[in-house]
Amino acid sequence: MNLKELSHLLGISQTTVSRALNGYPEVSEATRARVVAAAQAHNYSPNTRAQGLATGHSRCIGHVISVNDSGEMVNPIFGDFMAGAGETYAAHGYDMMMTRVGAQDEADTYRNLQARGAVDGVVVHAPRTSDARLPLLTEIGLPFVVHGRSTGTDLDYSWLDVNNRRAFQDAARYLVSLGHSCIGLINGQETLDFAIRRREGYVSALTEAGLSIDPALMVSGEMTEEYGFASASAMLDMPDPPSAFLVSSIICAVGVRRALDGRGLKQGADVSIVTFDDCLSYFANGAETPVFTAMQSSVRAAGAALAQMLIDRINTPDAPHIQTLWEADFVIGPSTGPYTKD
Amino acid sequence: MNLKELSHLLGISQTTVSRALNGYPEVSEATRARVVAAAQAHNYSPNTRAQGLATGHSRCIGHVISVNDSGEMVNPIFGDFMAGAGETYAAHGYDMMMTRVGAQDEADTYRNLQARGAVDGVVVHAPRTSDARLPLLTEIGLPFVVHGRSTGTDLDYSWLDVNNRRAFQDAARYLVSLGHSCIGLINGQETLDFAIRRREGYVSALTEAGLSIDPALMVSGEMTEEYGFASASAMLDMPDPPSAFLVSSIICAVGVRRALDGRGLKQGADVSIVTFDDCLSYFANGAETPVFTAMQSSVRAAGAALAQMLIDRINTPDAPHIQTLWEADFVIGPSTGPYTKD
DNA sequence: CCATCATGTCAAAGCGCTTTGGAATGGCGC
DNA sequence: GCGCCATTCCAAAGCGCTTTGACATGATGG
Repeated sequence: MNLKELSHLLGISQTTVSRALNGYPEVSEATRARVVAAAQAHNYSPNTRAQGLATGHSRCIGHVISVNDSGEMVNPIFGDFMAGAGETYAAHGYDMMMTRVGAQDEADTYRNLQARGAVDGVVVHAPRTSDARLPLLTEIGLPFVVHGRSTGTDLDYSWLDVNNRRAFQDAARYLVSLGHSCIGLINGQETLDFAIRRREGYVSALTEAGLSIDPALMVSGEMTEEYGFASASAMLDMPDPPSAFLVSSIICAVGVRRALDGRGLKQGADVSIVTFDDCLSYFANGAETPVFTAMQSSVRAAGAALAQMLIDRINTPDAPHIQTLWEADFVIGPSTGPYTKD
Repeated sequence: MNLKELSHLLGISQTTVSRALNGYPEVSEATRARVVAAAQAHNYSPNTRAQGLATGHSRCIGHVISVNDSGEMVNPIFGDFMAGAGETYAAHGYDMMMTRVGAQDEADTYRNLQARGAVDGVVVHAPRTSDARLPLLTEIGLPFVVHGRSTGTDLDYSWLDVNNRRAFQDAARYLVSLGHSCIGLINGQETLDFAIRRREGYVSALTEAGLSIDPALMVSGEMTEEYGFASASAMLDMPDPPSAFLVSSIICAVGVRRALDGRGLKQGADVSIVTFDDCLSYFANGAETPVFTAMQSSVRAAGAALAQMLIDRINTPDAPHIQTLWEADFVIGPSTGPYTKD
């Protein structure tokens, strides 16, 4: 069923049918009702491609997922982010497109997306320092919003980020206040902007407490469970093992916990763990009571908010850019406790 | 840059440019080379919507993610599945579209997708028994493949599934062979076909060993970490607690492990765990040596294979349907051991 | 009673591409 | 020199929609 058929069926011109369905005021309410009923009855929806051709918009948002250098990792937060964004898109009649790409083809992919007119805008994921995507997208004129931020650019752009520096600073201060002086940092990949900020927060808290910064206690990597396990294991086997860990993801934290278990160490008593928690739906930090002491911020909510920001940008491209900084919630769970070895 | 501009620029007709780029033989190689070079130089890619309008294909695959009844859960395997599928799509020049939908609007969403011509085909995720989507899609003529299977339909359709029944039967047999007679099943939602098959495998292994089936030892639910923890905790607090668990997801298994830890029980020694492992990239079952004894099958590989199946179906709609059954690998890790309480 | 105007409707152009049905061009044999 | 193919190219139609500009219609005011 297409417009022509439907209009023939109703004995009305295509113009009127189109206007009736798109809510234009030039159509009488009686006609509109007839048209809408007929459309529903015959399961008519305007052809997306034809509509897009005519309007010049695709009503589709792109998400380019760059496969990490380290191989074939899928960011665990991805599903929840998309769920949040998807809600917003659905509410505004936008489709959501995903493209997976190797890091070397990143620029081409964005160029292509825009040349083909496949999307009206994109969400930039996992920004790096001085991320090349921001000038690129600005240059080719593809609207975008950034999940996170990119230090080292003087471009004006829209972003939404969690105050990672503050979160890790506060968490480290908390551990210091419990008497810990040897704290391991199990960070995300420090090619990514957020991870750098987290380390800064950690370093600054330790520095202000007069503690020394030991490079051996700071690791950076893909935030898998195995990475958490391996990193924590290595640190715990050092001559002066840390009595606490600051961890970048709850998935890593599970690995850290496994490392403790393997050594008969009790978390909270022998070794403390504070983790960042993205509030993943399938890996909630406990139900009513938290499992880990954590800095938490819902990645799903971030997805929803960023989608809204992007749609707004597309609708009013000349509006000023919006920068949003969310503070993480700090919740205290049983995974932390006072330093006890003295 | 569009076709018209590019052809003017080259002093050639649009037809020839289009044919040159699409590899038609009517164009001399010299002309083709010129055209390709110019297209590259000016970053020309045919407009997706116009191309789609003209050809009648969208070169886009839809993934409809039904939000579970239980609320707002995102299936953790989703990211890895999409990563696998995305690889295949990219290789064939297909885009990948995602739609998130509440269970009640499912049928409308598929109908709409096809009426709008938004996608050339869809992947059906998380099939239920007698899943209504299969007759619906067949009726409206939207090509599809199923990740899993749906019992209770006499339709002929293409699917790829893991032999869940066999995997759980084998796993249960293995536990029985270790001397376990009281085995808890922490299953996925039994509205879903795969979970039913898993239970069947479990039941059949216990039955053939002459063990009784205790409904209190079988639970079904969304496979979160918390669910694994809560379910295992409840069973361990029973008067006759199980000495082993069969778990439907590695994420649940982490929750089960947490329940053991909380009770001072040693996994493998006091209580055994066997889990299904979808080989999630960020939650691998250990690096060289497994963490859990597990039945494993890569959901990412499934995504890649299903994407290929769907593309093939779209290209040759009259080809016979393909049914693929993968066997899970059984790996033995430290999470299982002989029954010791006697 | 005519000019004016709001209202509801329509025909046709155009969005950027593919593809059909010709039409030039040049090489070849006779 | 002529007819005949291959080769190479093109003009124009069509995909299904939106939107412009124009046109009936009936109501209104002078």
